Amino acid sequence: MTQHHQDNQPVDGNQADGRGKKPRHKKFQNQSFGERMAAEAQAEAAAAPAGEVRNDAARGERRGGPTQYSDRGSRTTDDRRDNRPVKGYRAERANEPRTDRRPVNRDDRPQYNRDDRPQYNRDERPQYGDRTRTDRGERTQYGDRPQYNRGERPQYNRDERPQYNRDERPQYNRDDRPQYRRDDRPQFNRDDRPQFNRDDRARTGDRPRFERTDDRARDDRARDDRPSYRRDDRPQYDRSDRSSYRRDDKPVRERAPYQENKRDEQPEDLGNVAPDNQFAALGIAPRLVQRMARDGITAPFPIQAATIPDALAGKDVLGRGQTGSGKTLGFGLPTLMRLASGRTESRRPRGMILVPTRELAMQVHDALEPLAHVMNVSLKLIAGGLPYPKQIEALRRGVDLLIATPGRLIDLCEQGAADLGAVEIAVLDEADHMCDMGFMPAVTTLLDMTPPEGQRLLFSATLDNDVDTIVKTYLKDPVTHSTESGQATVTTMEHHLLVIEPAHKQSLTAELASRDGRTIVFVRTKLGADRVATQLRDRGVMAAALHGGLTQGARNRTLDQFKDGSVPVLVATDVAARGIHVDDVGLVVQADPPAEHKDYLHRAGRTARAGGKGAVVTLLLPHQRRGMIRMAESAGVEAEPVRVRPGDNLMTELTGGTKPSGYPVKLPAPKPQRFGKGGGGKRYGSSRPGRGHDGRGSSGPRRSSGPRRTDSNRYEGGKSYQR
DNA sequence: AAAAAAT
Repeated sequence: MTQHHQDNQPVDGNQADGRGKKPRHKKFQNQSFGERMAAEAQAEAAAAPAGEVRNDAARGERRGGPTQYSDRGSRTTDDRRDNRPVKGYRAERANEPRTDRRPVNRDDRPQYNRDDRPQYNRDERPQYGDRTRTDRGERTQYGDRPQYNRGERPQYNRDERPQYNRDERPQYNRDDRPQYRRDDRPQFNRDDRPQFNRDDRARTGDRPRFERTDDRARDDRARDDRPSYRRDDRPQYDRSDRSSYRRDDKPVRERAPYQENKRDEQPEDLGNVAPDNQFAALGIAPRLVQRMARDGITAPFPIQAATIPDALAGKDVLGRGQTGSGKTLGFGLPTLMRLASGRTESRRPRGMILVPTRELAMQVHDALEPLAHVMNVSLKLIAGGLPYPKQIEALRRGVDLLIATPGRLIDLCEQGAADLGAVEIAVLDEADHMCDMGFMPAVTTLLDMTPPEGQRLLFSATLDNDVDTIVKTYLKDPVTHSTESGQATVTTMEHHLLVIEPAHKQSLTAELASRDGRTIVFVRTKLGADRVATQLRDRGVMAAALHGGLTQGARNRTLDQFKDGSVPVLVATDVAARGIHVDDVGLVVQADPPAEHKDYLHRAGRTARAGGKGAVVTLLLPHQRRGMIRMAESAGVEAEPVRVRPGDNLMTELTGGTKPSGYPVKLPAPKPQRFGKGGGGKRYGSSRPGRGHDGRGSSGPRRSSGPRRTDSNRYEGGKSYQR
């Protein structure tokens, strides 16, 4: 304690090691010497009626005790303080008979000498003062310090440290960021800012093409997530103070209530929509039809044609369709139609779309957003890895439709930020995945929170055992629609099962991935994704890893780079197996065979989308051959395992003859960092604060090169035998 | 068995 306080004192020159008492004495004397002297003089006059004269000789005589005691006593007091009167306890004792004083002295003085001084030096000032061994002058001195220590220094600590933190951190950030920018800006200014602008526009155009022609007013867009996300997020992130947005009295952006928009005043002019538009025939609102027609969506996919009428009729629908078959619109349009009328209360959304991964949530959100807009339906992406504030605020403002991953939505419900009691229509996308063991509890939890009489739509590429449980529990008289699995996908998709030698796995993977066009390489584990991506880059193939162990910012960035073509090869775990839609993925390489036939179908579904062509190549180690054959049968895939070595004709055929350069490549530089974080430029948010120091980890170009070179031999060696 | 999903 004592030492601690000492350390916090202002240091003056004499106190080099902080231990010496002299500076402290000096300090006290400097501060209060005059006062203390005056006070003592007064006290002396008042409290020393006897007016005893004190000097050594007189005291010795008066006490008359044996020198060993009396002298010690007097030494500790009067020798230091010449001619001070003895008062209080000592004064009484001074007048007592000598015999009375002796036992006291025998007990106390040795204790004083042995114990007190050391104790005083360390921590024991209160005891020292309590015993009142000393005379008044010494007591006041020592009494002062504890008081000072107790009262002043704690206060000093409380006040100072917060102040220190507030001042210091901004200073740190200010110092740090300029340094960071100084290094990076020259690089970014030349290369990345132009790239960034181009990329950004390309991206926004990419996902929802319609946004460009969106009829939403500019200022509406300005009020949209992107700018305000950045403005809001950074302060909140820095403060790490959630109370600010939890508070209800926090000013909300001015915005008319959603339901008061002039929904009925919008022109019903269908513009260039053909009179025989099939969506209109299905009962889709003219505004939606028009909006989709603007994007060239005029003919419903089979799954849409099958499910939309029933869904519009309010029935529970069980939809089965291959990924890429248009399920999103299949449930999205009826959902929007339903939510277009009615009123949403604060925190009580009326629609909920559950999806298994964040990427999928973003994708669905982007696909539905322009359509929701023309219907004046508000929607909000509720997913992990994104900042809470905007999600909570949107809920409080009242949002019609949530597109959510289960974890975050449950979290928000537990916080009281969301109440699913008003959900009229609940959608489960990728239901078979949502019914996996790990997801099941979350899904049932959420569905349990919705009113049982609400409409439920369940969409999935595969409908099997697990889904049944959900269907039986939560769907009433569901209408099942299966678009035939045998449609477009199979005819435009080739399947190859390559039996390879373990030592060739790495080079064959690189050979396959070095082809022109986008390629997804699936691996079994996160670590494997990092490792294979690194190996591919080492061999000259621009590849990036995507898996759930990356920060959300890294995930977004990697996906963006894959979409914009700067990274043509994505090495992914099964996080990307389902639902992720990227155009023109011409080849899916399964560097590790899937665990089960469903996974095979999902992975394969990443290619040959929307009627395009695609190939699925599965690399099999000899011992994986039999299992894969069984799996292919279950999946309805007709393919014979073929032994392949590097350079074989089949390889050339699959890759178009391109070979990896053999020269290591580096990932493209991250997008320019806005406000120093995340960097993705994706509107949803950029990071999940969980994996180490985010700023550092997600900004460097070595970002996804995860596993170390030393691991690379394991990929080709025996380590590949996983089953 | 892995991965995903909340901090």
